[in-house]
Amino acid sequence: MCSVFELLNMDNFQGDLTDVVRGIGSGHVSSPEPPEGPTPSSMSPPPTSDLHVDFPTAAASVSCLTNPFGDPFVSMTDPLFHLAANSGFLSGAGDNESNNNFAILPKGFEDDQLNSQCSVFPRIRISQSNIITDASTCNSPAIAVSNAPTSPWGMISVDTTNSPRNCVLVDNSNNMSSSSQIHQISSSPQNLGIKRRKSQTKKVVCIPAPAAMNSRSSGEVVPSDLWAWRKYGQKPIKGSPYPRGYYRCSSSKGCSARKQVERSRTDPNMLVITYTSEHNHPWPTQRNALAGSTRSSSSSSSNLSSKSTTATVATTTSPSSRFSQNNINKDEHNKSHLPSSSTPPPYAAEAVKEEKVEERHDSMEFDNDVEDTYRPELLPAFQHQPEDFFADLDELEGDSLDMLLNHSSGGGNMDNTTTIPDVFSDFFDDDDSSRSL
DNA sequence: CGGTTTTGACCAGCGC
DNA sequence: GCGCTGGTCAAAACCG
Repeated sequence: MCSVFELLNMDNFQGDLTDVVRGIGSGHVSSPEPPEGPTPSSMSPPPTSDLHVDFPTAAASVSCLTNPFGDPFVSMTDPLFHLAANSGFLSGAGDNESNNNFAILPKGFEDDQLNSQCSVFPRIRISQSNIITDASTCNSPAIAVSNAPTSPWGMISVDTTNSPRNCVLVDNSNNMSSSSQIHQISSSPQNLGIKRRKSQTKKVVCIPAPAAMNSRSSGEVVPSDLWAWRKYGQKPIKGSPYPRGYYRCSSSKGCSARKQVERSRTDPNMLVITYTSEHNHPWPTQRNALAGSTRSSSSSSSNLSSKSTTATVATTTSPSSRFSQNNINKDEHNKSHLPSSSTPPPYAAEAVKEEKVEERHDSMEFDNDVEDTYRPELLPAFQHQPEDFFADLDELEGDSLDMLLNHSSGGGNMDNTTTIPDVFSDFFDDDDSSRSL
């Protein structure tokens, strides 16, 4: 069976994520540069009607993801990703051999066709060949984007085939049919000038930006994951009205994991999070509540920009669950309080891109080393969801829920028949009655 | 007190 | 070599 992503094989992709996001934000490929300055928070999501990709109808071949690949981020099981998988926002598409990307399938689709195979978990499937990207000649692998009807969030997947890099924009906002429209995102030669430091592995996640949905357009908002991050810098990025925040993992002192958070230039609703290096410590079950949370609540309303960033970070952080070296290993204790394994984190990652960034050189060399491919560890992560994680969901209402509702009802021609409550009903139908939205 | 954010300064890579 | 730009450092301030 042929995956839709097999179609996404275009030549000579050059450009970085900016290009991809630009395509996302505009709803078109190769869209012109957006007007300078922050986009109004009321900016509607890209009209999905303009993007149309139909996923293969025979995704029944999709198998549960079981970490088939080595992954430099193996220790960095991304909660964002987990929710996506578990919630049905993400699911696999394509067969075992040809699919070079993962795709996000509409909820109904996956429920109908995938549940038989993946009753509870991961409906993500990533072929071994897709995630690795040698960015030596291209600042970004090709990316496919989808706006799943069940999710207001655009999805990005990565085309990192050994063939020329291409950015593709894919949307399945309509329904599953046989025709597809794949939007290729233009590459920007100037993006080749982006500085690369040494050799490092990166993983890029594109997620919705709550702030933009809440009229906080002036600052970036960092959706929470369960890692504890400490911001150590912020820089304005040339060509972008939005600054880039620099975070490093504070869960463990020796951890070299870092991430960069920046807002899409063209679609403020989207955040681009770039993970660098990997965590060298266990996946935390409790994060440091001080990771911005202390300031979020007391921040002056006049400074929502930077403060809102921390506020969002804190949304899933329980004030009572300060993460520290001392409680990193509280998993065992917390497990007894854990909701069902299907309980998702509050955010879904639309997409994850991982790229192997080498010293820049012009020859295209691709190392598909297994150890460099992405390997989501979905099940373990879910098993480690702390209970107070869901208590924090209450705090999410402000940003995330608004965001979701806005997305589903207002802008973007989203499938109105699919509501956010529907989406989350899947989350909470399981067995954790203590959760509430 | 120990954690965070903020922010200006500094450093390093790259192109000209 | 110089300038531009991105990434990091570190001091100050803030918070519970």
